[in-house]
Amino acid sequence: MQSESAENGVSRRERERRRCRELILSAAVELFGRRGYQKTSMKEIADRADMSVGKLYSCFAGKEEIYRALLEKYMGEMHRRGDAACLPGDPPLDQLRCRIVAAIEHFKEHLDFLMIYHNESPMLLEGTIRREIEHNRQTAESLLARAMERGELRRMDPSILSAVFVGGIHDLLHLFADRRDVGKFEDVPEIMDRLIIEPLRARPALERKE
Amino acid sequence: MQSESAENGVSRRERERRRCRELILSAAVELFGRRGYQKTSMKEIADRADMSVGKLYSCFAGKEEIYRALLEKYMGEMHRRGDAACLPGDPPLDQLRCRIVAAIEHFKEHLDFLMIYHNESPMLLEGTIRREIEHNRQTAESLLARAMERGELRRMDPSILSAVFVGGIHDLLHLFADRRDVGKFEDVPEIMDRLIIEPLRARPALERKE
Amino acid sequence: MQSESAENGVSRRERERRRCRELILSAAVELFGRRGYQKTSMKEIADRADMSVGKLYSCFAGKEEIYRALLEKYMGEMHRRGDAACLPGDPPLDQLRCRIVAAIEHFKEHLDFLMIYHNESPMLLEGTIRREIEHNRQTAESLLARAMERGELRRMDPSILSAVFVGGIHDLLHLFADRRDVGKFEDVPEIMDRLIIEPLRARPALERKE
Amino acid sequence: MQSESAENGVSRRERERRRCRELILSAAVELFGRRGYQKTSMKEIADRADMSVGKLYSCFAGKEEIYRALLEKYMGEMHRRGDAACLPGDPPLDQLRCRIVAAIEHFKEHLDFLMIYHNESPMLLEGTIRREIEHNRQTAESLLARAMERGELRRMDPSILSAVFVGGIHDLLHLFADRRDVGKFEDVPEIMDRLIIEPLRARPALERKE
DNA sequence: GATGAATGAGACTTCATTCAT
DNA sequence: AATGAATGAAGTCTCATTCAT
Repeated sequence: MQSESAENGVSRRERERRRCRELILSAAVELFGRRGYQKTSMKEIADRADMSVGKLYSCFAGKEEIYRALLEKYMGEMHRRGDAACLPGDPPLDQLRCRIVAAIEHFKEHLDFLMIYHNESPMLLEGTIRREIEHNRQTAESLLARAMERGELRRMDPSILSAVFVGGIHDLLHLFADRRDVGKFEDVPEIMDRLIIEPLRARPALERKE
Repeated sequence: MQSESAENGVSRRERERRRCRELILSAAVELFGRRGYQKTSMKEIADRADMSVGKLYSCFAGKEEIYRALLEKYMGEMHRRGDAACLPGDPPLDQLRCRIVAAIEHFKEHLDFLMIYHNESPMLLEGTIRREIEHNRQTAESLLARAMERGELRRMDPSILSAVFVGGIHDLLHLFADRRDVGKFEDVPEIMDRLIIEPLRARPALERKE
Repeated sequence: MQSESAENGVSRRERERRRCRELILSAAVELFGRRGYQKTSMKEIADRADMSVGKLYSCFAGKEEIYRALLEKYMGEMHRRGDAACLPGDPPLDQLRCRIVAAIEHFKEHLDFLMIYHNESPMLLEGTIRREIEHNRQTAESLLARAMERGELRRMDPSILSAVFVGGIHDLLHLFADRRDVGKFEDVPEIMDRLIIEPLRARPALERKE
Repeated sequence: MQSESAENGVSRRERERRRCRELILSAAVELFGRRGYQKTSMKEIADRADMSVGKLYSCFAGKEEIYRALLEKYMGEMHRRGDAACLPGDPPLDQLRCRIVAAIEHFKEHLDFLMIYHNESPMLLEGTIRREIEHNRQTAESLLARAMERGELRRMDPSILSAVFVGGIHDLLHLFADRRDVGKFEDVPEIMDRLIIEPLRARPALERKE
């Protein structure tokens, strides 16, 4: 019956298992980020997570599964932060900015994940991470498209704009990370705004003139 | 005297060796690009290059050496194309555009290298490719900085501008590559011009008015 | 606390590991002795020791390490036997004889090691075994020198005498080993005594007469 | 017809082939002696002999064949020198001494061969060299046996005496070689005489007295 | 259920031998 | 006949995964 352990319908064993998965993923993100997926061994992950190799396999089907779960966790958290940071009713450009702020905070707290996010081999795991990155770009694309529809941004191919936008952010973060200047991460939304968004804003006053 | 084979002072053996190295690098760029460095075995490279494993080792000291030579070759060619495409006396923004055109042509002809360029693990070979990418960004940075000095571009931190610029290009190329729409590669210089450079151009007349 | 397994402060795991190393060394001494170090593969050692190749590497760092450990073990045991067989206070010639008896018993029990001892390539492992053999000769030399100092042996170059002495023993052992007549090993000390030592004994009484 | 080339029934081609074999064996004895048989590659032998790898195979069936021929050559030469140095009619102990002098001269001129002679793995090539060494011992044995028959030496097992005798010589030579004191090689016959032979000489006068 | 020792497939590399030139 | 580039079998070692304890 596992009586008293049922909290939210989750048994004690299940909670223990989840805690264990978290420990493993924390160890893995650090090692994968710093040394790469291939150069990290299961033994290293187990050591860093302070558990046995066998435990790893009782929590995950294998090394790839850890990688997959790691992406899901960190990407999911980034998305959730983004969702929480903006209201669906807000203007799309505000939403975009809020999402960027949220994503950057996330990267700031998980610098190792930034490395995985940007560098891991594209074909690994059939491109899981590439799909995630593409997903991020599409989120930006749809917000930018809505801004155009609402007349807040000049019209252009939103997929192109989003690619430049997202690519710009990534390389900026890497520039700052390389310089060990994580503090600058917070300037990124402002920079992107001035550099890309502002020049594209439709200006009612000017347009009226025309 | 190595008989009649001396062409450019290169013996037949040497030419054969170079041809062989090219075959290997062509096989390797394809496999490294699609499956990653670590997941590609020497046997696979040998099979793809239609030669024995031993031959690989008579042309290169080992797997890492192949990777290093591959980077040197493709990076070197890209740089050379960029150098050839612009004159030192040209205005910096023209030079920048010419270099981008050259780089994009290069990527268009070597799509597998685009994958290596953007995705290979950062820790591999002590970050050789990372230094190359950084080198490209710095080339852009110095051209942008000179444009600012000459009053052709509004002043801002050139390293930030170059990061956004270069990152934007990369993600655009990836977007088009993902869509199997390599034809669009040629639009990239124009897109970057309109989206980033044009809005930043200093307009003396307008600025005086303000 | 490692529970009840702590015997002599050695955990069960450690004991198991040592047992495993012994198994490997037993397999290795046999194969190295019969087929030589170079012609013996790790797979062969693993098969003979009835374990996997991986196990070999969990007990020893590599093939050379097995060889080194093998020498240490068998040489060490031979030295220990020699030390145990004689008292430092005994006359040097008695000590020498006791040491020879001990060494011969050791070789008799480990015929494969006799082969390694006498034949392995001199350049292997920077001549480890050569130094050991030289060490044995020097032990004999110092005992013979002391016997001379005490007037028990006629004076001559002790290093030359020890070389002939030790070389004679080796080839005798090989002769008997070739003839599959290991029983004769036990005659060796007596033979060496009569053939080399006895004629060299200083006889004060007789010499005075002359 | 290979007309004029027939000298002793040997064609020019055949003479060239022999010259080539000599070059190879000279290179091989040096390399095998210094680095060991296994660690010496065919390429190294070819380079040292200043010829192509293919040539090696046109003169010898393979690496083992070179080793075999090398032993045959150097052992054969040693035997021939020994034969030439003594007359069958001479007293056996004189013959023995002459043979030792000859063998030592041979080793002195071919120090690399001394290494091969003493150290190469016993099981290599099914013990070719071991049989040669055994052959040397047997030559000594038969001479010592004849000396006993002629009453020139006290009776004892001649195989045992020859083993000690030959083993003593070997280790003496190694001692001097290790000390880079090749000049001492010439003392060896005298040393062996005084140390082993002289004490064993039957003394008719003294024996009559008893 | 947890452990971590054991497994063994597979990676990189070497080199004796072959064979096209 | 000579060359030396090419071959590929075989060696050492690693590590993801399994399984007896």
